[in-house]
Amino acid sequence: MTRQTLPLDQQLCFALYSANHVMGRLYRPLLAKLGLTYPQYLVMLALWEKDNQPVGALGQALALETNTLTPLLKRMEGAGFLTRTRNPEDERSVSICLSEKGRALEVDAVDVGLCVSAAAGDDPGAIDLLREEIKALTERLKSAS
Amino acid sequence: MTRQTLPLDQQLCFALYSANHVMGRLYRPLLAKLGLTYPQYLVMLALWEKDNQPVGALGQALALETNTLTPLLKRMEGAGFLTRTRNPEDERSVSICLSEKGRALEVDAVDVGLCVSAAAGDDPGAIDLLREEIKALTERLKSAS
DNA sequence: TGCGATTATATCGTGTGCGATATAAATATG
DNA sequence: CATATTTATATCGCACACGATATAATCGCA
Repeated sequence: MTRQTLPLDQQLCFALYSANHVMGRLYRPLLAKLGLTYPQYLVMLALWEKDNQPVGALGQALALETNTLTPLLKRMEGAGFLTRTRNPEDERSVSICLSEKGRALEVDAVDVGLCVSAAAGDDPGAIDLLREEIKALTERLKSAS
Repeated sequence: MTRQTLPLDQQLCFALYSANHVMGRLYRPLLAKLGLTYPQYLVMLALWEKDNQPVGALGQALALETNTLTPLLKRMEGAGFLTRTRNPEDERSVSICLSEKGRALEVDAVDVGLCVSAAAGDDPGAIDLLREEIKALTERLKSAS
């Protein structure tokens, strides 16, 4: 019987934790030039992919609760990247739409993506494969919790 | 020229972000029984691996700054898991040592690790491989930033 | 020896994240 | 058609995480 925990460098959870941190640190200075934080950038990616989504749909796409999204979206509205408007057909729902400034930002964001891809590795096929393996892991973990 | 960003499901950064989130959600209820948060659990793993480390060494092991660690360690000291003592030979340095309660907790933490391993997949070899690929990615990202 | 530079931690302000709870609008049900 | 339930957001409190700055101890060098 092992009654000892594994060291950090053998922990899958710590590998993910560290990778996510380093990714954040790589993105931070690049996104700062655009006036975005990393979670805000994820929101923008979701909106560039599909504009005009209610808060709940964004939360589903990003796996975030409204208690995180509401203040985040308010800050982004304040910065002029998007608008928050009550849906006239259902006053409970708030529609999130890109502003002109928010739409225009996508051009600059492409360069950020390229920069990170270059840092991730010189073999795009390997990166694609790794990403899909990580997504498969995520699904296994999700179904277990 | 593509002047469009990739959708979320093709973003490596979002795959890591999501995997890390789901991992955190899987750990949360398990660690709550031990009275630990996820970052606190990482500190405990580091201390079970090597007790009596200065704050800076823990920060290096976990890739965290003192501005994160100091309050976190104070909370853990308050909860009785560890002690913070100034090093008599260098009064600038604070030594972090496991308490008896902290040391004893490792036995219970083993079960948490087993539970998460089971959720991650039924092929330990594949998980080991994935972990090493993620660590290699982390190194590439780190050297780029 | 004295004092500027370096080192180890701590503090402050802002921005996520999340559990718990609140609020208001829409829907279901008797 | 009135009210209980459900649904969509919002608010609150606490715990990370980090950039910037502060503080105190130690070191280095004239």
